[in-house]
Amino acid sequence: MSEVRNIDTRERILDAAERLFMVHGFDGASMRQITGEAAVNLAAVNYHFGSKEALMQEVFRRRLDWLNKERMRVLNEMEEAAGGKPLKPSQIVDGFFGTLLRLAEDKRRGGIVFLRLLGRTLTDPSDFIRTFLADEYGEVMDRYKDALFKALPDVPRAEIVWRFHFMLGATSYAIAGTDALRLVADWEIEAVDTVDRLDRIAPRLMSFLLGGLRAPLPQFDKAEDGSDFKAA
Amino acid sequence: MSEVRNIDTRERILDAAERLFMVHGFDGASMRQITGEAAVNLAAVNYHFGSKEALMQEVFRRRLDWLNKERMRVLNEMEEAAGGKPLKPSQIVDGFFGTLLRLAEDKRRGGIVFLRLLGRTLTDPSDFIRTFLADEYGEVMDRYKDALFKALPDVPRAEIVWRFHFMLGATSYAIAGTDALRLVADWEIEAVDTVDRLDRIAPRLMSFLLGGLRAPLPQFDKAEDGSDFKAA
DNA sequence: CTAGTATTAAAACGAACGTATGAATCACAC
DNA sequence: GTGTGATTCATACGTTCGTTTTAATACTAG
Repeated sequence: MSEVRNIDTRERILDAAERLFMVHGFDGASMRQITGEAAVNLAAVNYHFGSKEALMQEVFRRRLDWLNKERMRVLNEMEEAAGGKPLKPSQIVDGFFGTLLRLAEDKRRGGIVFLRLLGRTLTDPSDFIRTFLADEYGEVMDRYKDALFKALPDVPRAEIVWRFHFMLGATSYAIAGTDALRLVADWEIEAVDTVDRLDRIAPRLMSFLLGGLRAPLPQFDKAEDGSDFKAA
Repeated sequence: MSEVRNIDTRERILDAAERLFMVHGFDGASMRQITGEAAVNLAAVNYHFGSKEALMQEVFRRRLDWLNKERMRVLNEMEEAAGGKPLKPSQIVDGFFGTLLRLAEDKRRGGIVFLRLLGRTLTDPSDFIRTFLADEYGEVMDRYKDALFKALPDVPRAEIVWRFHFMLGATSYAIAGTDALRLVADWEIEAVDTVDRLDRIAPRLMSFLLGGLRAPLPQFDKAEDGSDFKAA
């Protein structure tokens, strides 16, 4: 069995697909674009991966496998060091989102290209990829969620889950969008499109996320179980 | 000139397009689906709007015209009442994001369907729609940005712009995603898919946004001008 | 009622899509 | 060197896409 050729081909396809899915989305990036950029035959994708959907899944698996293992490793390490005591919210947020953002500088693991693809995909609820991500993410999410529950015992659990969701949104949007960014920026921010863009965002984003996570609870009507409250 | 017929047709097309763009995205929703759901002839879209892209723009213009005027009105009113003094950040955030979220209950103006379409589109940077939104949003953004500058004179302007961006992201994601939501929820949150979903989110989201906006600044290396700082 | 315009309708166009096929080419074991 | 399985290649298939065309119909002004 020839090892060298097909591995090269697979990697080239994955790289091209990653970039083109990031720029044009899943539907918008065609097989002919992808195989063209990868300089392989059109049929190579179906031969090596089976279908376009399977290719997309492999693009994610290649990166998320490492990312989620790293998140697990970091969390385990922190909890071990804490010796049973609750972690600080800032530690947990850094373990989850900081680990993600640090990917931006690690080109060997996809760098900013994969990060932007991930951000974009999280808001684009295509059925097959949503199912795939839920499977891929479920365990890690549960662990970090539990860590937050312990770290913030006074905050209703439902509230924490919502805020996790908001943090995910702010992060997705921030990393997805040089383009959407210009909507609100365009002024004031100089050199947003330089390569080190995310280096400059990351600390600001982390501050924002922590501020949101620790914000005062919304005003409730009855109890604090999150079941009913007054609209602002 | 016949008034009744074409207006009915146009509105039916816009309603169907709004819903289908929300569910499947711009590329994913086909003209045949749209005209089928609207119960009009396939050629009607090109006759009344010119093209699929022009239809998308009209879908947005129909709703954003009112929304942005309302945002302007609210801001003007608040600033008049303040008589030259800076507004409170919570007022500004409510004027911009609260006005948006209150759309969810106003079915006459698109309701949650348009809201979710907007959230989804903001993360999907298709060239023509990004340009269109930038034009449609520019003025309102400038006004609210200036209000925040006055309200937070000690915070570097670049920092405020970034945080505005993060707030947009958290909001887009929150309103776009029953589906992506399940990624982090799935547990704990009961009945997320009920109609009143956004009523329950809105106050929580507003608290989160304000917390993020008022979070401590990230740690800088040199000055506080936002030009250089240490990564977390 | 009639002329003229606005709208709807049915059908077809060319282009692009993801996928499948079968032959050609390659690498390697024997 | 020859045979065998893995990979690459050119090509074509069947669909679906957005748009256009041409004719029929509805409506209004005079």
